[in-house]
Amino acid sequence: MAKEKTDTLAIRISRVLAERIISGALEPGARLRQDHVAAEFGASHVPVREAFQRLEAQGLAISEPRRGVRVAAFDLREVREVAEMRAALEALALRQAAPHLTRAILDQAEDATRASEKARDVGAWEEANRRFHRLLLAPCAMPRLLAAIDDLHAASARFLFSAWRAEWEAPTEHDHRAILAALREGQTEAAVTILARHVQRIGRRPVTSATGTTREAFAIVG
Amino acid sequence: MAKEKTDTLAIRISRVLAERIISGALEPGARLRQDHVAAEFGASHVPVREAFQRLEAQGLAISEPRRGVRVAAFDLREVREVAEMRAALEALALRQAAPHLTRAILDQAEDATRASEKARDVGAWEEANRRFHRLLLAPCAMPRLLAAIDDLHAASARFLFSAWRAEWEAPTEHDHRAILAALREGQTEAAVTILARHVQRIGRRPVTSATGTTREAFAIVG
DNA sequence: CGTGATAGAATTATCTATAATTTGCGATGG
DNA sequence: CCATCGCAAATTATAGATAATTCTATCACG
Repeated sequence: MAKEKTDTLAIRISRVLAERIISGALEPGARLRQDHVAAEFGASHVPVREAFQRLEAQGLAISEPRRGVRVAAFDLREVREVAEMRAALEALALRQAAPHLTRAILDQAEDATRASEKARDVGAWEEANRRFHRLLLAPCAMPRLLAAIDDLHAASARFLFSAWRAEWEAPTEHDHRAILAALREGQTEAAVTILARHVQRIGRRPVTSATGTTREAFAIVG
Repeated sequence: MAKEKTDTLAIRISRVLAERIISGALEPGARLRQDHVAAEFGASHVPVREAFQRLEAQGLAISEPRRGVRVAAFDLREVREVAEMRAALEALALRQAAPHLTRAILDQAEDATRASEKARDVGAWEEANRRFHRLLLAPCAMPRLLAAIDDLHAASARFLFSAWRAEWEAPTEHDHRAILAALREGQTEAAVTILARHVQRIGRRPVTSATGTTREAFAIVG
């Protein structure tokens, strides 16, 4: 997470901008002007351009040739598209990873679940949730697949932050526990099915918090 | 397909380099040196750097932070990873596209199938095969998903060209016809299943041509 | 008087040219 | 024979020049 000295300037800039887009500090449709960003970072505009390209590859920005680059707009349809893609790819990853899951990994995943239930803000929850998914999927040893899933997680996080910027109450993670239980019993396909449905719920249906208040028509799942 | 005037220089360079990587003219692991490429195109190295980044986003090249960029190595494991990802994502796309498929589209897809069976070289076959898949999947109207599938197709094509550079004989497309038949009868799930298996076969098992000679241990499917 | 088009100016993206680090390799000395 | 220093090549960053687009203001025409 720390900005390593070995990273190129473009990479560091793109990370900062990505955070801003995900957190909502930069709103959808906002123009990213290279000179301004360059001035802010005390850099030249060439590394800024490369940072923009990285954002575009992640799907966080879109650039029209010679007309500049804007923060990618994302509506409910986009959210659902990302959810469906995550469901398809995470199911594949879990299926491949399952044979390599050890007891230790499952225990760590359980820790992550507990952490996400204790999270007091969206950022903490997102991090714990991400850790859970990554722990279970990483052993598939398919780097391209994992990279694609990471980008989709970023897009999902963006949606999360837009829905709950201030008030936040952690949900109880039934699905996570069910997935872990199935994996512990060696029922891979059951776990895969739960995971797929779990992820697909993003942006699908309303959810009521523990206090009984109904939130926006979005689901808090990851 | 023509180089449009509106495209940026970096985009045009990346297209040319992508073709070379896919066709095998640039071998896996080969170093891409920005000065040399810049000299070849009579350009400076900044647009070349941006072209490299695009290639990296497509998975055709990998760059190590201050050590240059190389053509992505791809072994059989990588090919299978791409095949699995394509199967998962194309299945999703077809499922979403099915309700919007018209008679006209299916007819065009059948034309594409015939064209691929008549193809006299790998390039022609690849193009026809790509057209078939794109026709059936595009109506899902999920731009991010389609872009991801396109990149995976490029990686697949790369593998195809590496296996059959010179001699080539078009296979008969049983799977394509079975998919079309199922779709015409409204049996979406059956079509999805065939498509998924069809794509997964890439890099999986040997194939014998019409002349009876056994090719390398790869399958010609797409 | 209002609407539309056009020319010019300002802004912005793109490209070139040049300078500054950094890596890798080779030679030299211990 | 190994380690360290130094040189060469390549990547990364900066600054300046070029080209394209957008905005604005003026003028013609209805």
